[in-house]
Amino acid sequence: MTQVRYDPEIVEQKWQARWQAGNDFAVSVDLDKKKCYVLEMFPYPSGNIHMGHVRNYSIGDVVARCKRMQGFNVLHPMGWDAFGLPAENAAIKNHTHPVKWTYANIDAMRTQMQRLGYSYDWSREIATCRPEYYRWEQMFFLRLLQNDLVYRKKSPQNWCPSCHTVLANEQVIDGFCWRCESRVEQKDLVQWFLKITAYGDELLDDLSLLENGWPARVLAMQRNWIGKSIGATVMFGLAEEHADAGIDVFTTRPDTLFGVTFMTLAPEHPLVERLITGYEKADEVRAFVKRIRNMDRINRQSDTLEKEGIFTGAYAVHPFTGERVPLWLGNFVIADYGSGAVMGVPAHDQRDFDFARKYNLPVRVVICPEGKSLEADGMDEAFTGEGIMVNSGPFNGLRNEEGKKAVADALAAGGRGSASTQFRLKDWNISRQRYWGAPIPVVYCDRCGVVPEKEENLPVLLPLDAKIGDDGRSPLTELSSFVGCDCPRCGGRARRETDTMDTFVESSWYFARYTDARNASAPFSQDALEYWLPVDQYIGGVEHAILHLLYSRFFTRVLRNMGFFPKDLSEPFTNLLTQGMVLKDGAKMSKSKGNVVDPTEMINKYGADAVRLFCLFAAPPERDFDWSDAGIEGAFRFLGRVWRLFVEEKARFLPLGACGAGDADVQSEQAAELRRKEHLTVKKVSEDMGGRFQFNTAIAAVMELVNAMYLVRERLGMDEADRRVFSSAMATALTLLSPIAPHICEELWERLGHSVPLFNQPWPDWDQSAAASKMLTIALQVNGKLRGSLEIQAEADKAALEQAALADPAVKRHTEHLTIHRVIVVPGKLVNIVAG
RNA sequence: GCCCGGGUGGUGGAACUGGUAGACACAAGGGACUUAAAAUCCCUCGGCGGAAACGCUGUGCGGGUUCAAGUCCCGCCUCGGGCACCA
Repeated sequence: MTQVRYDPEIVEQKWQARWQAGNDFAVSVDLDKKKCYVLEMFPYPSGNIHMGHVRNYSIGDVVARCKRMQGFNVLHPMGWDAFGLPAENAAIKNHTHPVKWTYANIDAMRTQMQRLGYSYDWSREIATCRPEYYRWEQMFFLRLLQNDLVYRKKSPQNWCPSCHTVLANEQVIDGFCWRCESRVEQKDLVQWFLKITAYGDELLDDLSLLENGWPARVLAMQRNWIGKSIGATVMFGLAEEHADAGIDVFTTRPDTLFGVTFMTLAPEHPLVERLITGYEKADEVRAFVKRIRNMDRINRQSDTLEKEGIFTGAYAVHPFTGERVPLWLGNFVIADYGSGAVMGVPAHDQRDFDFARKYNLPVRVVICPEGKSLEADGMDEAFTGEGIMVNSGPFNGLRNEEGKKAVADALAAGGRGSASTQFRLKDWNISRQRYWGAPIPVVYCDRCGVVPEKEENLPVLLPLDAKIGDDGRSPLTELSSFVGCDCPRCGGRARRETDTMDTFVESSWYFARYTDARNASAPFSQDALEYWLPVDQYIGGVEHAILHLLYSRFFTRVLRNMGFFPKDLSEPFTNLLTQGMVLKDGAKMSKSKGNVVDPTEMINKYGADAVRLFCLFAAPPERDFDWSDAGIEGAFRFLGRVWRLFVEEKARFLPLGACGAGDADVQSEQAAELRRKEHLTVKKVSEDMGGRFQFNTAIAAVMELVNAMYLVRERLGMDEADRRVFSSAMATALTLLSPIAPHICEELWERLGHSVPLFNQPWPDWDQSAAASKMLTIALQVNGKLRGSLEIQAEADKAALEQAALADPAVKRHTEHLTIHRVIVVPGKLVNIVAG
């Protein structure tokens, strides 16, 4: 205990051991206390924490510690998103088993995390690869099936040839796999889908509930991704020999329906073969279809791709005019958006205009700008603005915006369509052709077909005796002890589904499991959910802005509607903070670039407190920041400064010294100034940490307080009143800094004679009058330019300020030859003299 | 093309609802202590001019509103991110 120099290793080990032994951050439901659920996105157990983790969890820990001191019952858990591909890849590479690799990594990472002193309730730790966890997920799957929210469908899917599995749309980035960056191919497969589109409207509309709690850009990204378009579906009949069939078309411009001069179908459209049968150029059309279908997604969707089309020889019938409309195929029409067919209105859509010019199709104007006429022949681009409807039969003369509704209504009345909405969002493919995941609990029976497993038979265990081959293919398909099973319906022999679930299913509900993590008879108890949910503050990287956050919002609604979640719960995460990346030399840290900064190395050198401090001080949390070795040195130096001040000034400290204990009537000006600084600092840090999450400025404020203490300590007396002020400032500095650098603060707190730990101390209050200064510095301006300043009593009124300002020599000098027109006095701030 | 963010010293970044631009740090330079180094402490630090007092100028660019603009309005430039032949 006579340690004089600041040695973080000794201090940090001591306090970490105490927190662990005392289980100090374990919480339980306490209806008398207000709760606060602080959550950081759980990590994939790769085996090593990186600076991004450190930043993420340090932010969360400051919030959790702060809320705890503010009297909240704080749930702050940690766990492992433990299923997924890297475990399989590592297993292949190192000739081990994913289960061994994963659990070893979890142990290693937990140890690393504990060295950072995070205040987690480790008794709630979860790992999604444990049967105790995924059995509930399998149960949810069965319930979703009962509720018609899961279905099986064969369709072209995104296939990653290197991961040997399909990917959800959200996992394809610019045509490449989100994990391994291989080029994604299309492959026809039968897969399981969750009907997220059934919640499209709700997921979109409820974003308004998050407007105050989520970053605008995340909301915008979700809005974009859901991609709602409002318009109408028009049912076109077909002409002549195809009259028994019809083609639906979605359009956002029903007001231009009379301007349709052709129609374009996707080459994949199911009617194509029927339409061209008997057409003399059918073979040319088939060749076109084949050529387009063979193009990969990237070329097909590139914006430089030339628009191409071919006539099918068939015609549709216009629902109002009865005119024949030629049916074309187009390489730009997307098969799985809308109905895979587009009506061509060249006069009012630029792409259709280009297409019509290229293939010599007629252009018909049906909207005119108000007060003008428009001739198809003279146009060199489409007119897409607002105007008055013409050449549109009964709708002539309507404003086109009114026409949208009028046409949709008329379509509906005639049974030829209706107003409708389209989403860009597609249903979520959750099947993965991989081993290391939660088995999908269904079986295939020759007699009964697709049969869900019985709930009492859950979990369907992922067999741990599977041998992982070198080719990366799932060993489950070859494992007869897994595949072979009894049909839950007829009892006969059946085959088990060998696909596993997308790991994003696990992370869609993990936040709820933490509320009751050891429950063996249910996924969670209602009491725990009612008390803890929703998550009050969620913190994680912006890379999950769409994937994980959208899926979790979807799951929350589904689980609520199925009766698992509280009835009034819609949004799982009330507030979201998306932290920026930690860069090195301006680039993302990566092994291949060799610019990785290892947190463990930094902790060894400077201690966890300095690492945490620097991560929070370097930039506001949502911004990217560049790791700087000089910066961490600076953080470490500051902690050393704090240490020295407290060790050296211990004698000045009064045993009863507490935050805000300084007397209001202290005699010395230095003491009064320090007391003011103390209260101002509490105000600033409380606002910055509690509301705005500007930890960088909160830290700056504490630094200022510490600097002020260094400045006055020589000049301060040892009389009781002065000592009380200094003691109070010491207590306040430690308290305010403790969420950020908890170890050193606890240690100094104890050395000052406290027996109660600091982490449970109440957050200090500030006193408005104590923070106020007796003298103020008032800026003096002439015509808005700063010309001097004025020291004056705080209570001086406007007249006094004006008088003092006009008497100021600098002001006099600048107004010498001018006439004073006006004097603007902003009490407490400035006086501006308008002269000319 | 549409939708979100940004642009402030050598660097990271401050500046709450318009009110003294550059807090707090880092780096740099100078000094003190030391046999020396480390550590620590003190001073300087947007640009131009000046010995100084002080003056001019300055928050991507151009306008505007205002007594007063980094902050508000209009028009641009530029960087980052999301969506995109979406019908």
